[in-house]
Amino acid sequence: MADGLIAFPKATISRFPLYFRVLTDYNHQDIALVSSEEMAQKIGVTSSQIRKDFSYFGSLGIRGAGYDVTYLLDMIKEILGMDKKRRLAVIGAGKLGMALAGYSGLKQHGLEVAALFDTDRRKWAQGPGGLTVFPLTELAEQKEKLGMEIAVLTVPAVVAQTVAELAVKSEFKAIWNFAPVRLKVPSNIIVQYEDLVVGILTLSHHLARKFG
Amino acid sequence: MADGLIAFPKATISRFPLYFRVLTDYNHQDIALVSSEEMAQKIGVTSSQIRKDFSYFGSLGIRGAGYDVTYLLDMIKEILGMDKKRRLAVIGAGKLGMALAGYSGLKQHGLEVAALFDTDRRKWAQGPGGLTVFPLTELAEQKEKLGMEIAVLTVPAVVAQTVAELAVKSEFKAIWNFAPVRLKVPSNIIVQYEDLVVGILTLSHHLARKFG
DNA sequence: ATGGGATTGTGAAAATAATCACAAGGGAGA
DNA sequence: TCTCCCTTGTGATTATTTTCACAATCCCAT
Repeated sequence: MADGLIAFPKATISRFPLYFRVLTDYNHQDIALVSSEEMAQKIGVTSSQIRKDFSYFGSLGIRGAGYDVTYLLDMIKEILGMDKKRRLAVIGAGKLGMALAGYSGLKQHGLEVAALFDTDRRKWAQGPGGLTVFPLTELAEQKEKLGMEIAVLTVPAVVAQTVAELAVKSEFKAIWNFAPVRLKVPSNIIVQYEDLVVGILTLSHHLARKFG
Repeated sequence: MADGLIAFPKATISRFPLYFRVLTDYNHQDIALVSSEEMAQKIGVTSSQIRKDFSYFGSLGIRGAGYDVTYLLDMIKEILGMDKKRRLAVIGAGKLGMALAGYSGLKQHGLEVAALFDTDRRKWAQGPGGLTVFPLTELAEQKEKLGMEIAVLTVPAVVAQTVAELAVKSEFKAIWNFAPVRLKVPSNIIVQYEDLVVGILTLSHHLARKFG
């Protein structure tokens, strides 16, 4: 159970960020114990699903009482790799890239945008908050200097593949890709796709079916 | 099969935006026919999954040949409700709200940000591209005037619920929620959650498991 | 026309995920 | 300590999703 090499259901992993968030809330409110049912209400899932999810990682709760907020939070931080800070390189200093760079939600989760990169020389500058936009050619160099591990792709779709290859060559271990393109990269590179259009089109579909 | 009231697998619906995109590509390249296998390669799913997905909507393909790009595209547009243009109200004119307002990917899919709203009077102004930031108090009024249907919530988490209630009162039919909060709204309101942190934390988890 | 090669469409099987239901504890008060 | 109540943890069940495998059938070259 405390193995560390077994694979957990993907669906379970995708819910842990939600658990993290709600537990952080309880922590701020100085609530020490919380039941699966209470969390379930707040997150919008079933309580048995929460218990099942946690059970993959051992017996984290206290029967009859609930879960110790602090303990569970530490556990989830470890599961999500949040015990270690990660630094991000945002490639593409457009509106989305800038928005991400200034997004406080990242820092709250131990993720820090350390620098931005762009090919457009008009964007090269020291931004507000000490954040710098570097020429894309300096990617590898700055990666070492600033200790970045994750490349965030906020570039146009047409150049995404090329930029991804540059990131791989620069020895980034993971890519968070906002470009609506499937990337061809070596299998040891972790790629997470983020596609805003999928969400809104799903909504549009429901809207069309419901109201026409 | 051509019923129109049966429910399709959620997982299927979530892939249609991908199909739409790849087909748009083929269309631009003036490719008339495409096989499920070829699409599969490009999208990163299996060809049988594509065929199964399409089969819920009837026999859209041509055996031995593939799928007619134009025909399939029209079909998908209808399925996704893209045959009708939708107008969005972005509530919260922060960085993310601004980035979304200027995001060309939306317009390409028949979705248009018609106006922004904010409580901060310093943001009230005619923005570039003729886009205006209105006081949030004018939400209901401008909704009617501009014919907006979808409220996009790019506000801080603490006020998300309040703003959602305002949107419901203003008779928005759907909410695209970027705030990391579960909204309590009447069940006839369609809510689509978009949570950027889930993606990056999932990535962080994989990173932690793979490299420590 | 006819046959060969290709690709769809789809039941059936397998894999994955969610839900159920309840025994196993644990806490708290008498 | 004992008892009652509460909530966890988890096998079993059900639902959903993906994959498999191949018959159906359409295109095209001859």
